[in-house]
Amino acid sequence: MDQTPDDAAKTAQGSDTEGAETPTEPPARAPRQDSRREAVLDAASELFAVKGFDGVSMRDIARRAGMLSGSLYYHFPSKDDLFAEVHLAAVARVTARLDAALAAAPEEPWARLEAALLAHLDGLLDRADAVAVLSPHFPTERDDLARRLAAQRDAYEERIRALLADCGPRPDLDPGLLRLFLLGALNWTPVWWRPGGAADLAEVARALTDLMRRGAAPV
Amino acid sequence: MDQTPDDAAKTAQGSDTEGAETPTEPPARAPRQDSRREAVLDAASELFAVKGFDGVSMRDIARRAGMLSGSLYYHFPSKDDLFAEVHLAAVARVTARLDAALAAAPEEPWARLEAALLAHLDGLLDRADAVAVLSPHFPTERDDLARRLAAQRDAYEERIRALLADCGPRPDLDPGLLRLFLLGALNWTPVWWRPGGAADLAEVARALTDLMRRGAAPV
DNA sequence: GACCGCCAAACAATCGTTTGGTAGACCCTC
DNA sequence: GAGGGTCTACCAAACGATTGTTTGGCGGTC
Repeated sequence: MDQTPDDAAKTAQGSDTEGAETPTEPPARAPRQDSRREAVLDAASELFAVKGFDGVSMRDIARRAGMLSGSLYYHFPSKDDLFAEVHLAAVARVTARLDAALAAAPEEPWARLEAALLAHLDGLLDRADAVAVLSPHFPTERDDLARRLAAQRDAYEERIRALLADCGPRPDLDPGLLRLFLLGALNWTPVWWRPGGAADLAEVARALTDLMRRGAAPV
Repeated sequence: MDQTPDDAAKTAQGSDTEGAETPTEPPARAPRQDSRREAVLDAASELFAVKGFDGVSMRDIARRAGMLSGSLYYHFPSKDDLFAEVHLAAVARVTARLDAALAAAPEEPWARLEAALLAHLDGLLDRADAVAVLSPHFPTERDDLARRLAAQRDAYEERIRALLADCGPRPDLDPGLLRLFLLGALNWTPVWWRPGGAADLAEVARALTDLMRRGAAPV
């Protein structure tokens, strides 16, 4: 599982001048839909989530979507724009999950917070939607793109802030710091959490809510 | 301080075939010391911390250190190795700060934890040593390098775990999760904290310790 | 015939890295 | 103290691969 079989194929074929790109599937000439565009978005989403922005080339995405790199520019004006759209879709997906979770949650504010955290973790780790969180770790200097992505996340983080405020935290704790600590603990999970590991997501959400609520010191 | 005058020089000169690299300083032929090697490490550290691994080229580092890209390979066998050494130095620096802080700290375990967190934040945000924390956000698939860096951080994270255990947390809270939440909140700070912002580091350390100890719910 | 969606091929730039050479500091010998 | 030799630390220049992107054309559907 550790070796990447792509490397063998990568060096094994190209003998001519340039790329001689060949998409994995010559996908039977789809009729007249824009379904191919979404296929590109899906491919890009999975790749970006795993290997990061710089770790994925336009050719990687194209191959996964069954086309050539140049063809991507029919659908998206640049790699930055493609990433931004992938990111936006991921944020939307997590937001939708949050809405659904809150609709089914009880009224007690801490229980609502726990439900929200679980939805967040689900959307973050269940699929490969980690794009939503990998992005803030962009090079600090890549201001243009980074700012667009931050704007996309603003509304979502505001939701989290409101849920926290509903819990009525102690007035001597800065609510801004509170939210940042929570988001930090939350967004750090992709670094260590693995499916099938020691703790499942519900347990993580429960423990984090409990910590936020009562702290770790014994009563 | 925000604009990079390098960019102007970068595009303004190169007209010939390849690089035509010119280091910013022709640093007067240092006598017979290995001081240049540390200059490379310093340059690399500052650049990596700000722009990330993929955002920095060997030519960038070389220019900052006053030499040409090929010369770096006299000191370091590869870019990966250079980064690993920068990372190791950053971890060592933060560890040293932690030792100093603990030596001057009182005996009460929560106070010790707070001192440790402050030292961590200091080492993380004060200088450009964020390499220590930016690194885990490497592409998940870059196994080789990522594993080396994780090993470098292991001893440090064990220290944090021990400090937390000394606080005698409630037995119904998984101490592993506790540590991960704490590290998450801590390591997320480079994303939002800015010098001169709303909260200074001591305040952040105090608030985080207080949250970990007593939680956010009112008594 | 028009337009959509894609291919094929190239473009210029940049990347990490290698190779061969060389100026100067050092050491040894005469 | 002059001369030779060696080693250190670097320069200069390239190599091959890969990058994001552009351009022109073409088969198929309407």
